[in-house]
Amino acid sequence: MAETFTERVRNLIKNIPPGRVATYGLIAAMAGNPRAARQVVWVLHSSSEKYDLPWHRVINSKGKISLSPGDGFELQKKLLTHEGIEFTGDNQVNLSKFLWNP
DNA sequence: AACCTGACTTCGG
DNA sequence: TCCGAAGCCAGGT
Repeated sequence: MAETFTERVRNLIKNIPPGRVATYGLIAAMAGNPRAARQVVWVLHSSSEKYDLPWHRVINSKGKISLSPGDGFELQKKLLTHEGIEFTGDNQVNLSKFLWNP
C-alpha cells in the first residue's frame, strides 16, 4: 500500500510504550529513512495533537530533550519522569536503559 | 513547480 | 572536549 513515510512515523510513535523513549533518528530509521530525522520533527508538529501521539517520548540522539526551557521542556521532562524515566543531573536520559528497542 | 522550514544528526576544526 | 557548519527528508505555502 502507499503509506507515506510520515504515516509510518506517526504509527511508530503511537506505539512507543510508556516508560520508554525513542530518538528522532531511530524512528526515522524504523520508518525506512535513517536520515529523515527532521521529517520526524515535522510530523510531531503537524499531527501530535490530532493523532494523540506521545510526543514527549521522542528525544534527540544525545538522550536529551530538544525543547528549550519555557517552551515545553519542563512539561516533557515532567511527563517522562511521571512514566518512570530517570534524568541525570544533566537532564539527560540513560538511553541504554530507557531507549525503546523492540 | 520552486522555495522554505523544522523539537535532528554528524563530521570537522 | 566543545562549538559551528553542512547535509538530509518530506510536507506546506
